Amino acid sequence: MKPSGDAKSAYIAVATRRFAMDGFHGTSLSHLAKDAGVSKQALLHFFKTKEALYAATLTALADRMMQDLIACRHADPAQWLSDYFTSLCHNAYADPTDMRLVVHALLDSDQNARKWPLRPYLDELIRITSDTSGGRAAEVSAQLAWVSQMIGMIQYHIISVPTVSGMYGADTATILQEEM
Amino acid sequence: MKPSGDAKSAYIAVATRRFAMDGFHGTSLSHLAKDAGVSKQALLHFFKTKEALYAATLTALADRMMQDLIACRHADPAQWLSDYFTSLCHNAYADPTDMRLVVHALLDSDQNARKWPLRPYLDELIRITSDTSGGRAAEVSAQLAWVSQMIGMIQYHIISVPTVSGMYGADTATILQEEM
DNA sequence: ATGCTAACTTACCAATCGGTAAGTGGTCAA
DNA sequence: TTGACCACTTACCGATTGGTAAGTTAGCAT
Repeated sequence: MKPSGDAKSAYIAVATRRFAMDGFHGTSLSHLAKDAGVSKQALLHFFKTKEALYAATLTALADRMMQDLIACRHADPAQWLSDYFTSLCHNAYADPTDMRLVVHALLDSDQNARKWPLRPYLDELIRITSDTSGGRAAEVSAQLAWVSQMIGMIQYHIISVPTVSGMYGADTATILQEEM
Repeated sequence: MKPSGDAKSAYIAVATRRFAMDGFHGTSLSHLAKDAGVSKQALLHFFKTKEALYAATLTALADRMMQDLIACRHADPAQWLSDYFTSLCHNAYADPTDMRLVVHALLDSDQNARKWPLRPYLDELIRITSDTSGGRAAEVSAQLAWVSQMIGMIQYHIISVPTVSGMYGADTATILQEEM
């Protein structure tokens, strides 16, 4: 039997890149199929609808981010956070795909019932953050605010790099990077 | 003669809302026409293509933001900036349309030649910022970085409100607002 | 050999896409 | 009155959309 999981995750990888670039509505099954070098029905064989493929893409993204987070595990929670955000910045600059995908997903999250797959990742980040504040029982919302702003800073910066580079020159954009 | 400018700007207003909600690819001329209560060819009469309508929408957005900025004019540049960002936050919460439109536009800005209409607005913000640093000749890129992060913080926060509300409850989201 | 299943393919579908062509009705200057 | 012009409509177009139906091909257990 052919290794089914391989093909499936290969399709998800292709979809991740496309969805991150063009968003859900800007991506068609035909394009995805062409990117993957198969017919679009090959995709529909594994994912019943385009929405399902998109959902799988977001789930894979969430897994990836959670893995990166626990890969930076450190006894000192403050160090853990510091290491993680440093690594996140670095990765985001090397490949903005995931950050773009998150922002696209945020914008697409209309009132629909699609649950947010990054919830566990966010929860874990909040838990670590709350550990840094020692014994103080700070409110969860304050930590959520902090975490959300850190991630937001990075993600917003990444998605604005092409525009800013086009306006002020590529060198300016790289300077923005250092200030992180 | 019927007031042509009125209809045109009414169409832009409709398009602004739709493009902000669903993005360029997620919005169709038919939907826009239905929202405006006319046939889609009424739109194509004023804007030759969907792209042109989108461009007009972004131009109108840029004008609006520039107007809001100069409306907060103050002798003290620091106070000016403070007033403006406070007002921007307030407006963004009352109506997230414009902030969503900006983020969508950022994501859509693939390598294409569509010039970024918010450039004068950004330049003006940078100019004011540089005035706050007294005689010091800080580099433009440093001010760009600061300005871009302030705007980014607000915009990212706005677009994540629906998701965060859905996850942690609407009350948590409003708490995030106060920390601004 | 046979049958089953997984991983595809070609062929096709109605619906919708952005956009063109050719009017229609009203307002205006002459 | 006429005729030009403007805002807008109906009718239509080929291309593409997401998705269905019906095979086809390969590997594997029996």
